[in-house]
Amino acid sequence: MPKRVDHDARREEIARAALRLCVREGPEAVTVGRVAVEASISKGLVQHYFPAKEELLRLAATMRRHDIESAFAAAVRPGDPPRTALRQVLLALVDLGAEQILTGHAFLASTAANPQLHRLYREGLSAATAAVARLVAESYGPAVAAEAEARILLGAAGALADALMLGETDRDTAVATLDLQLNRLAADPAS
Amino acid sequence: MPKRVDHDARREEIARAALRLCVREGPEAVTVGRVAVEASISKGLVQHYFPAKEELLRLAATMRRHDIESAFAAAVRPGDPPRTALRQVLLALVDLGAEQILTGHAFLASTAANPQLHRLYREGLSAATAAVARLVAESYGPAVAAEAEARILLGAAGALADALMLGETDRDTAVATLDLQLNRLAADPAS
DNA sequence: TCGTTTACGATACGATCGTACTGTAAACGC
DNA sequence: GCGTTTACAGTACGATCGTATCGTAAACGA
Repeated sequence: MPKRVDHDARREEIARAALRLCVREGPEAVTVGRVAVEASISKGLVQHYFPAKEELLRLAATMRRHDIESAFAAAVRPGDPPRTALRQVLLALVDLGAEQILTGHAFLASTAANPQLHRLYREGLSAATAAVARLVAESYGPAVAAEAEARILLGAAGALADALMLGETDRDTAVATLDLQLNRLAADPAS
Repeated sequence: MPKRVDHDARREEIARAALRLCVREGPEAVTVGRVAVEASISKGLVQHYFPAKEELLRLAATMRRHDIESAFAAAVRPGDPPRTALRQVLLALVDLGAEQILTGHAFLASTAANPQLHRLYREGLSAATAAVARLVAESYGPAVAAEAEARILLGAAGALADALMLGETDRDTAVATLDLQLNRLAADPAS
């Protein structure tokens, strides 16, 4: 019963298998053959959907970015005041989970050797920074340096996510640390 | 003239070749054969010094950690007051350079699949956090949550280093962002 | 001085890599 | 109904992987 499948959906399934493999067995385990096994299909079928391995990686990286952006979007509810939205977005980053974090680092490690990945990662980071900066500006007014604060917040939240993943911290402590920084911004800017 | 070489130094040379390769051509390019070419020696000689590839990676990761810790140590001068030392250490992180950053991310991406790397990375992060926390405590007194502030500072500095490497920011802006956070701590703690 | 050790090159080997190329069967357009 | 298209499996192939093994030559301990 061929021709009945959703081409794009099938590609995403395969790319997700690659991402799972990257997390569970490390980036160097992501080979066409093992992706096929992980996806429970034949090696030839992987080729059918991805003529070259690089396309697989590209889709996987693109999906990972979309996953993270979706997590951010899902964290805020339409009516939320900006400070709530800001906190929810940063909490979503802290709560991303090992799979998102690890594959993110894996792709980042290849950005110097792969211009396509470089652009994808750079754009994702840029968009996230801009979005958080906008929330910062809405939350604390024009007196604060929105982009600088956004980079600090995103960096702190990312580091907390890493520490959480590595077992260096528990979630309550991570949330408390994040709130420490957020409350400081709320306390009032000196200038 | 064999037997005249410094065994450990030779191992480090080879491991450095592996690190260069990881940065320039991506983590998946780090194979025994290509490391040999990068180090301008024979493939057999790489085996002579590293019976298994995993030992090569382990030494490379260990060296990378030591490199970073050395950069931190070199950033502070014996007589520096704690606030200066703290800033210098964080600046050293911002200025690490693409090679240290990228290989760091590459190793982090493998921590879930490699318990040895996991332990190494975890210990390195733990030591860095503790050291920065100590500087924070010395700088701002016992009223501040030293470890939490250290994680925020390290996360922010690391994110700035990433942004710098990706070309998202320039160094002056990164330093200004770091100082924004440091000055806020200095301004005074509310409690 | 002679056997052991060590540095190094070279080659070989089975496995696996990414990719190319089949074959087959089912759904579609005409 | 029939040819084209598409989903899929299987196989083949040259390259390269990590590792094992051998050869050689020079310094060492005895």
